[in-house]
Amino acid sequence: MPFSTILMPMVTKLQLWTRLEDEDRDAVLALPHKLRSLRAHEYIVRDGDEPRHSCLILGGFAIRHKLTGSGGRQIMSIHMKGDVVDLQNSLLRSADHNVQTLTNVEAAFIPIDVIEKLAADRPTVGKAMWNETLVDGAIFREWTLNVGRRDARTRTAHLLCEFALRLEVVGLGERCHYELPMTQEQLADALGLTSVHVNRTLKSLAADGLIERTNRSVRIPDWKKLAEIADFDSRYLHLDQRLPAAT
Amino acid sequence: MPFSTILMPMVTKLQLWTRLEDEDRDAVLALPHKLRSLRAHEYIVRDGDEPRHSCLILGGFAIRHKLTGSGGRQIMSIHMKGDVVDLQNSLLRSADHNVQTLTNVEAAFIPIDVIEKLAADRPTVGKAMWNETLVDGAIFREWTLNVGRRDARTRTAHLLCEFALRLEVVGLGERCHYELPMTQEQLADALGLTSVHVNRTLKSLAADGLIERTNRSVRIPDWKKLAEIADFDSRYLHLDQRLPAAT
DNA sequence: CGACGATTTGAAATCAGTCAAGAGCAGTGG
DNA sequence: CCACTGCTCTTGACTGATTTCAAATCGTCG
Repeated sequence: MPFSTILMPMVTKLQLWTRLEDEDRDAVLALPHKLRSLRAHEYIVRDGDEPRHSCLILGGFAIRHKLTGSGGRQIMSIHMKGDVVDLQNSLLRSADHNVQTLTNVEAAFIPIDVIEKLAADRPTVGKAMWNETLVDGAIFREWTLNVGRRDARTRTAHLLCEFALRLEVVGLGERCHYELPMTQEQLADALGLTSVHVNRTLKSLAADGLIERTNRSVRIPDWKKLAEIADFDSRYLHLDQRLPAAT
Repeated sequence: MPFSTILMPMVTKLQLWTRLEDEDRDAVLALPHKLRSLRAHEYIVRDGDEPRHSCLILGGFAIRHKLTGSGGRQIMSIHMKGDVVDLQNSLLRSADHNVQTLTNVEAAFIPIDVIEKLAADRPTVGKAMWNETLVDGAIFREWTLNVGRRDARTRTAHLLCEFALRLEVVGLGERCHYELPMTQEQLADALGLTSVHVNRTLKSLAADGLIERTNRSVRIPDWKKLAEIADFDSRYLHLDQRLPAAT
């Protein structure tokens, strides 16, 4: 293998949606990049920036969020190992949202023009990256539905289900037992609720035996039951047959 | 000009974000397609379908929406002349949301494999289409923020501002005077509110002189004032310098 | 031990939803 | 030309989910 495999998480992620030839894979692995360690709560991109690099997460968690004029924060998505987290901002030239670390993060920064050239030279890779941004879009849509039309209980349960599957896919947890990477206040900002209400809602889910939690760890005793009250249907994650019976 | 110009609205839209060479433009215009007239409220794609065609809107309005298990509906976006409205669904193979006409619609249906081939053969066009889906994503994010973190009044005003600019860009209205293509119930589903509350909110905006309305027509006497109380910043539409001082 | 952030809890306030009914308006058919 | 039908819009009174405000407890890390 002629190249470093540091960027392998990106290849793995791309291969979730598109089969890559060896040369395509090698071309991705050969992308020039700078490695950086970021501490928790650092901004990667700020709304209004004109980023020249895209940021591939190798370890840790990051979020994308926007702020209202009155200071309200809405978290739009969570990102983890293998996600290229500001492809959207950098391809559109001008960032329309913030990207911020949640935990300490190991990341590779790749110049955006190199990514654009790769997409043009290797249509298969371009298609795979396009697909990744489309799946991001699908997740945004589900979040909009979640925030707009589900009550606090359903909404919270739904988020817990999404985490379960997404962590499972990248091997950072099991579907029925994982570590929540967020505080209740951050959950609130992802759910469009207040942290107080998130707290009460989590307690109510626990009281009904739908989840068990100690600290940040979540255990789901009966996946099907939780998925049902969460109104959760994993199709929007577009994981296809990659997961056993996800509901 | 060797080709029909029926697909010109698509070229115009793509050129909002990317400059196209003549050959690229001609390649788009030469796309094989079937024209269809759709009546109001017809489904173009249903959640769960596996569409083989993408649908370019030539006239009229369409929406994308998702339903909760309990029947709640969230409208995710509105589409008009020049929008390729189910690129997302068709490229991902399996539709994760519904696409439905709002009014009578004239549309061109283009086979998805032809679109994929075009994107691969002509990277510039591929990039332009990718960009279009990225801007869609940017609009989803803003809607999530809108629904999750803004109160009913701000939220409603924000939507009115977005419509104003988007209709202006495609030449279907003026920024300060346009025809709303939706009923109040549909507005409610876009805003995550009830139609009763939308009604009261519109009345309250009108009472404060921020909008004037007769039937579906909206007039905005003072754009800056409305944009301000709407917490509206048009950057997320990524229209760049294409609009005079949009705020 | 002390400090700081995160979680938990209670009580009061409020924004938006629900239910229900009437008014306006356009299209249809007699 | 008019009554009828079916939407959409409007309005009022009441309800309720979620927020707000405030304070106590917990946990972890230096």
